[in-house]
Amino acid sequence: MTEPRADTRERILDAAQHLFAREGYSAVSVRDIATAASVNLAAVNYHFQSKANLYREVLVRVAGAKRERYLAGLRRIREENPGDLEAAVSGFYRMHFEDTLKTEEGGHFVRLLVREMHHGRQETAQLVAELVIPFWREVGEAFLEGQPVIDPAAATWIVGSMHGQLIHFTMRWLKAHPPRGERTDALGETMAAVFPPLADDVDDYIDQAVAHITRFSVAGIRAVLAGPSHPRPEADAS
Amino acid sequence: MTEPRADTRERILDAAQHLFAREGYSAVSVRDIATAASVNLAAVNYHFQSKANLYREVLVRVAGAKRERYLAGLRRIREENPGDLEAAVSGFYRMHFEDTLKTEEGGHFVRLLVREMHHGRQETAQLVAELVIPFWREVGEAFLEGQPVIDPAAATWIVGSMHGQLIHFTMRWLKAHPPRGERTDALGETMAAVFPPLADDVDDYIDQAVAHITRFSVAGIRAVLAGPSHPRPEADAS
DNA sequence: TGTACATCAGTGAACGCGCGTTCACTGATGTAC
DNA sequence: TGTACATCAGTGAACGCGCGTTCACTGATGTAC
Repeated sequence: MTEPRADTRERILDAAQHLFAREGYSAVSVRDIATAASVNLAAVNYHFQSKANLYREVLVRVAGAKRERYLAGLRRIREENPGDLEAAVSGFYRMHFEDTLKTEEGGHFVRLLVREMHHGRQETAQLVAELVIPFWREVGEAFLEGQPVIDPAAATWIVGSMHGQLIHFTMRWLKAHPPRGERTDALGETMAAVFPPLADDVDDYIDQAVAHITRFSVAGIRAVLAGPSHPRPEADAS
Repeated sequence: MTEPRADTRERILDAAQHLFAREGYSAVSVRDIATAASVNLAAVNYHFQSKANLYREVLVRVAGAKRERYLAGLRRIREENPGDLEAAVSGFYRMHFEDTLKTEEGGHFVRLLVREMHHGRQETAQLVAELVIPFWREVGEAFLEGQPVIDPAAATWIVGSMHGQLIHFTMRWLKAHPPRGERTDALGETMAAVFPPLADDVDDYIDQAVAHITRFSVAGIRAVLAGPSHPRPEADAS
């Protein structure tokens, strides 16, 4: 009424990003988005043509900025501590947690991405793959720089162990501390009930998580690199 | 037409389990379920009163059998190899992978559970929490039996690292090898594109995954247990 | 053994509602001459 | 400077469709007397 024009398109993107990350594509209606953005229903399709296209634009917007920033951060970590495995692991995790747990947009980003990775529809798969693959390739290279690589497949397995822990400890905090305006009682949610976050202050949590993951993973990486090249386990008598 | 009676209720549960695991609660309609089960639309609400209640019954059915079997398996592993960390880790992961990756029902189970953990609605949170909490408590106890525990919080962090890896390597296989009748081209999906499964045969994949996770995690667990009690990292000069 | 009634597992059609999308329209701003 | 037209951002109301759910009904089986 009073506002004449301007940021309608951005407000729709913000609201859509928030709702899609929280509830998933199917559970959110265009009317929900329009209401949350304080925008006329028809304005959503005026700016974005369709709900599916709005979702695509949310993914692109939320991912684009992160992608460059993360890759630059990774390169900086590698340059400052070449060949230092501890520094690479702790620097990488700290960068991710600071970016993801301390801003609302970061939380939306990672929740959208986890949704897409685990339950994504084929239409957006390529989009996400293009975003994520170079990132994890760079992570693998950072971790193995200067290490005695025995089995080339070992890098892929190691990146898997790192990714699994990253998602777990990220979701663990986010499920217990959802972004503003979460409509349900946060304490009742499953992830938070099963795996409480272990710290109340976000900086404490990040410090402890980085310390734990670094100690656990550096030992794990060294053990995998030192071991035999992934033989069959349980070869009868060993 | 020809079939007179009998397994209608079971067929609805089977179809619902399959579809909910694959697409999520909101994306599946009661009509989808009735069609997949070759059952009259109204029969779904006749047997289950509502879609929400059907979903609840799917969770209970799929979870009930697993729960007892997993806990019994864990106890067996502990009894056969008391205090043997390698045996506990590899036995636990092998049991999970055999159960999850080699049967269709197992795949549905874990996909439903991951959905609920990461994006679940509050209504089902307590249900899932009651199922999962005793399981992970038992896992933690199995891993730390006979180990020199320094920090009681370390057990929780270690279980987090184990859980993160478990989910990653489970989803990694399932996204590339979805259960029967998946309607999309499996190779196009995001998780499979970003993290290919590293083996084509399920037994090879399980062997390699168990070998990797065991080597990585046993070293990680020992490092965490041996280290100081989770201090702040980066204490300036170290 | 025969009839009457009750219960059960579905069935076919319809209910109203909320969905994504469309359409004719408005009022403000920009451009041409 | 003034008028005519074009473009743009948004609006309000409606579209048809698919949704979860309901309802009156059917035909088979079980139980009472």
